[in-house]
Amino acid sequence: MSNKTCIIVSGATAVGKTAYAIELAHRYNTQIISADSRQCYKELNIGVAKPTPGELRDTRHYFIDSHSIHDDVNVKVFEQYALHAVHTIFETNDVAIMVGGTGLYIKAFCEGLDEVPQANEAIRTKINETHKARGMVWLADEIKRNDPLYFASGETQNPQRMMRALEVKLSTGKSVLDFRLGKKVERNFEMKTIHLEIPREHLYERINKRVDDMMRAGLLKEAEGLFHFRHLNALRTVGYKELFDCIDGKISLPKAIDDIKKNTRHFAKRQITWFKK
RNA sequence: GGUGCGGUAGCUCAGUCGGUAGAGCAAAGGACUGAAAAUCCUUGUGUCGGCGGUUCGAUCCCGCCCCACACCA
Repeated sequence: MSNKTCIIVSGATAVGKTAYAIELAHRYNTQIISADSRQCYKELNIGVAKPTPGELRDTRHYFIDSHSIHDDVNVKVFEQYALHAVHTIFETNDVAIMVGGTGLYIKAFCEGLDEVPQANEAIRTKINETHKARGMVWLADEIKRNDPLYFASGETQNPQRMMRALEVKLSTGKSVLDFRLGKKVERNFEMKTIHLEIPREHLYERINKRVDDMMRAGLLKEAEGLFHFRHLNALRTVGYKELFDCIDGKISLPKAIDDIKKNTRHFAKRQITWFKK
């Protein structure tokens, strides 16, 4: 099966990955796997810059509209889904296309993830709730007490990572660090990467314009319809969270739009940093 | 035209009882293994509006000028 190849198209948001990938898919007469942590949700449309319905009809896309905002989607879920998808594509094609801006997802697809036992759901919930109630001081103390190794070497300011470390430790009795072997999995197909880049200034212009286009296309209305679900992780998404603040009366609409542009810029910058590696 | 209040980092402003200045935001750089469009870390030299004066020394005090805003004519 080593004659099979997955072409991976990466790049920051708004560089033009979607159009490029579709063109590639046409050239190879094949299908696309999206590597985007937000486009997989069927309830999210305008704000996540999905391919158009026409494009989706024209070229089969995996991991777009494949999940609900109520599902628990994460890297592991993506890795398994994407692996299954490439092999499905390889049944009828020699080439598959992957396109996306979620660096961690692409990495997991290419190199695999270290095996970590499933964390206990009750423990996870309890950690989240206690952190919410008692804050960072409590979290830091817990980490220090339960996993001094992580406390010494890891991030001591990052609640998300600390909670993850704590849930693994309390669920398995072992430190997350013990599971992080960092060994790369060999896939049974070839991979080629195409990284798309444009000058920063140009990218920022495209972002600003795209946000204005999204607003014109009715993003506010879409956000209003999702307002009830704003606590879900899937809705902690640039383009929605700012509008929720506006609907909540916390900020004005012009401010929300500026925030969306700014946060999209920040997001793009983080992607650029990631892909530099 | 008169009076008042301002002019300090890209923006909003703080401050120096006279010893050449610092916050937030923006911006830049970085990290990243089951929340990743998430989460977190690092980075602040700028004719302190201009020209003079006083002073060992002025961004700070004084004078004049320029600009912005407010009010009065």
